[in-house]
Amino acid sequence: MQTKEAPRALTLKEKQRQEREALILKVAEEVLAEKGYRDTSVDEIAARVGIAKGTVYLHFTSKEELVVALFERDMQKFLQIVAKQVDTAVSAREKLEAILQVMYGELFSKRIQLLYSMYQSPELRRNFGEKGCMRGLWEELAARISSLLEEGKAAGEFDVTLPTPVMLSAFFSLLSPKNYERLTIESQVSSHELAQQLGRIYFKGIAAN
Amino acid sequence: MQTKEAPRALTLKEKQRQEREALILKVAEEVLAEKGYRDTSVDEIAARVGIAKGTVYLHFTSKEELVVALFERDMQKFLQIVAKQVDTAVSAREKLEAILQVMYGELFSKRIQLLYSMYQSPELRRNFGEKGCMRGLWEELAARISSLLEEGKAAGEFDVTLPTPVMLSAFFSLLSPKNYERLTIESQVSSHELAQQLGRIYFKGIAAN
Amino acid sequence: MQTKEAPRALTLKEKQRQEREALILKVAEEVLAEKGYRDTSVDEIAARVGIAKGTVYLHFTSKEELVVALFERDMQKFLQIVAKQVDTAVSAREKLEAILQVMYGELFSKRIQLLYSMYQSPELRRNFGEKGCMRGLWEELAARISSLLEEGKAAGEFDVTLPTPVMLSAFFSLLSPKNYERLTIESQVSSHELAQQLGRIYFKGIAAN
Amino acid sequence: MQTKEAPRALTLKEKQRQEREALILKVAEEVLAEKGYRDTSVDEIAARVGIAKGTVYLHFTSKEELVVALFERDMQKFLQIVAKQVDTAVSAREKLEAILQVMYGELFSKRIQLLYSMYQSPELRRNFGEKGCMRGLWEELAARISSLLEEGKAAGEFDVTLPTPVMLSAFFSLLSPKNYERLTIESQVSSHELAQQLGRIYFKGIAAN
DNA sequence: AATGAATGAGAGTTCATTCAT
DNA sequence: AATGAATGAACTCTCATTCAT
Repeated sequence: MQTKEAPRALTLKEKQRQEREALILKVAEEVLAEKGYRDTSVDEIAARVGIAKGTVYLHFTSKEELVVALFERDMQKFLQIVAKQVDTAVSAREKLEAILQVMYGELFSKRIQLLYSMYQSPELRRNFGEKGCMRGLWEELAARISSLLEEGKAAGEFDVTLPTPVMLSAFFSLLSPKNYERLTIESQVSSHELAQQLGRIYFKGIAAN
Repeated sequence: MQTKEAPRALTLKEKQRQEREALILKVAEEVLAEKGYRDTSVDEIAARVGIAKGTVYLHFTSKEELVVALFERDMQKFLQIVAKQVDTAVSAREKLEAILQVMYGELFSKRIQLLYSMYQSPELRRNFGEKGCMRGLWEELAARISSLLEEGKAAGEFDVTLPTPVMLSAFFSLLSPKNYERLTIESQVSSHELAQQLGRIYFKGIAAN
Repeated sequence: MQTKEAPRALTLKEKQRQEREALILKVAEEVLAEKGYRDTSVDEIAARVGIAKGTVYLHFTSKEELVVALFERDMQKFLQIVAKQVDTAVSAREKLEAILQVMYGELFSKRIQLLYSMYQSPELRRNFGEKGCMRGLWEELAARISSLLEEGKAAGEFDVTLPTPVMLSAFFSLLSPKNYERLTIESQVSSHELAQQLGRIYFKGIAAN
Repeated sequence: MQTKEAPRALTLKEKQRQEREALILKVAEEVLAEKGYRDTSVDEIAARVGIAKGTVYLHFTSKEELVVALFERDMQKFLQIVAKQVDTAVSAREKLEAILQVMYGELFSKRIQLLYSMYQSPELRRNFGEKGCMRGLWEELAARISSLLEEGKAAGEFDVTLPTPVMLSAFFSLLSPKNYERLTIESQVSSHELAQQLGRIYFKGIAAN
């Protein structure tokens, strides 16, 4: 019995720890989306979570590490979703369209925006850009999308005369929800509809023939 | 005599003043492109221009205002180019393609990138966002591109079932050179070629039929 | 029965408690010697002992008190050794030489260094300086050495024209192992030899005639 | 005329700058002597000087650099004094006695104390101990005193059977005013007298024969 | 009794902005 | 007009101490 309790206690504390860590990440995500890396202070994150500044440092050794952890968490989740789609038995185009729908989905829209801006941010790139795992994860994503694009080319779906890297960049750009933020807010287009229309442009644009 | 000289002297001084202001803006543009808004210090701008920090404040009342002025200057230039194209006697698509070539041209590529990121920057948006002239200029640009798109629709070039705002956003996103920075650096695709290929995707994507 | 057991249990617990306290002091001594007062964190002491930070506070109400306790413990031990020498039936000089050998002995060298630097430390002096028992113990030590010096003067061994306080300070300074740390490390002089040579200088320096 | 004024203006500003820098160093010296490295805050130094915290950083890039600059300044001054004595046409012992008098002089007493404690401080040693110029200056001093000691040995003044490094360390220890601070305060021995008496002990201790 | 997560005051440092020269 | 020394608020990060478990 006791042997069971010990692990349980550990699990409980560990659980609480992870919950708090997740909460910090969630709040950090919000503040970062609002203010950007440099204008986000650890103090504000802590205040919004309702904890002391020092507590944040029990979970992340620095502000930088916190942001990288966030990037990793979000990117991992996104990679999983992409991986799931890749294994589906549908056409490349349909896979990409499904990914696109996720990117514009309620939950992911902001997250992808943030991922994108974090990866683009000169401040972050300068600090750990090259070596860190951020780069690794990003390249993994690029590789997966690229292979879908080439799968589509091989299947005669996509225009083989367009270089895959260009198609890839266009995919990210065209579909990066950040750019459409104002559109969904002002024109009150639903993000679902928006995703469909942008997909139409993109897939028609890269279609074979 | 003096009455004549005074204006001349003023004009001379005024000229020098404007030249210096232009120089500050030019340098600021470089540093901003390299480091982003928050990591660009007034000190560094002044040092690169070769003047004292205080002198910058004789031209711009704050760092923010300096950046806004830069935004305005660049946007004005870009608007002029767009306006020139609008008055050309070619099809809407050809006008947009010409604008696209400018955007990706040697001189403008970085500038547009910066315009775009300045306009997106949460720091700047929060402070100036709603009221400022940044918004006004951006909307003017949007209006001009929109009318070209609608001209194209009217002429049967573009797909009338796509909402113009979506087409507009796609135009900016797809064509925002920032997203392709790495592509041109790593893959050594020339930006001219890149502009052509992205244009192919976009215009095929929005074409009628 | 229980009345007997209770004291035993208490004694046992008390024993464990004291052992732990001794261990904390021992580890604190090491870390303090390495890093100095301010750069020694309670965290590190606890970690090296293998207990939780909070546990340290069950034994000592503050970091300061811990260091004072350490000072007292070490000083008590040193006083005992001095007392033992004082009761010996040899000349004052021989007593002082014996004390000196202890000070430079393997075990005491670092301890005396630490005692010395703790007593000198502005941080600790400011907080405890005047009232605390640190002062009392130090004065007791000074008194014992002083009486040995005067014993030597009375016996015609030492120069009576030198004020005893000056001789005392010289004894501590000259013989404070801290100052020779580098010497023993770099020149690889054994601390035993060093003690002999410094003793030679000192006793010749204060000798009568 | 104008060519003369420009340098003058420069000299004036430079002069003020150096005066302020000297003032900061002077105040820092006081606070450091009172509180030690870690308990001295840049804030307090600034407050005592009557300037803002940031101003300190216009003169010294970090707290560390400030303290090193102080060490260097004091050590340079002391080295100059030592050098002056070395060139005197008197015996080695008289040269060393003169140096000793300086060390215990009104102005230098505290300074030497601080030099000594800065050089001993684990915090400072850990941060820049090995490579920095602190080490270099200290070794220069050691070399100069050492050669005086050997000069004395060669002249038959000092005991040739004592290793010079031991004599050197004894010189610093015995004569390090820090150890006698309390003595001069409590017993109201003048530091001049104290220096003489300690000198007596030391030179008799190391005398030939 | 023991833990270690939480706290928050306080440290060093930066930098946009001001102002006497 | 031009300077750049001075400012001080705001930042990231540390650590002695507390307290619920």
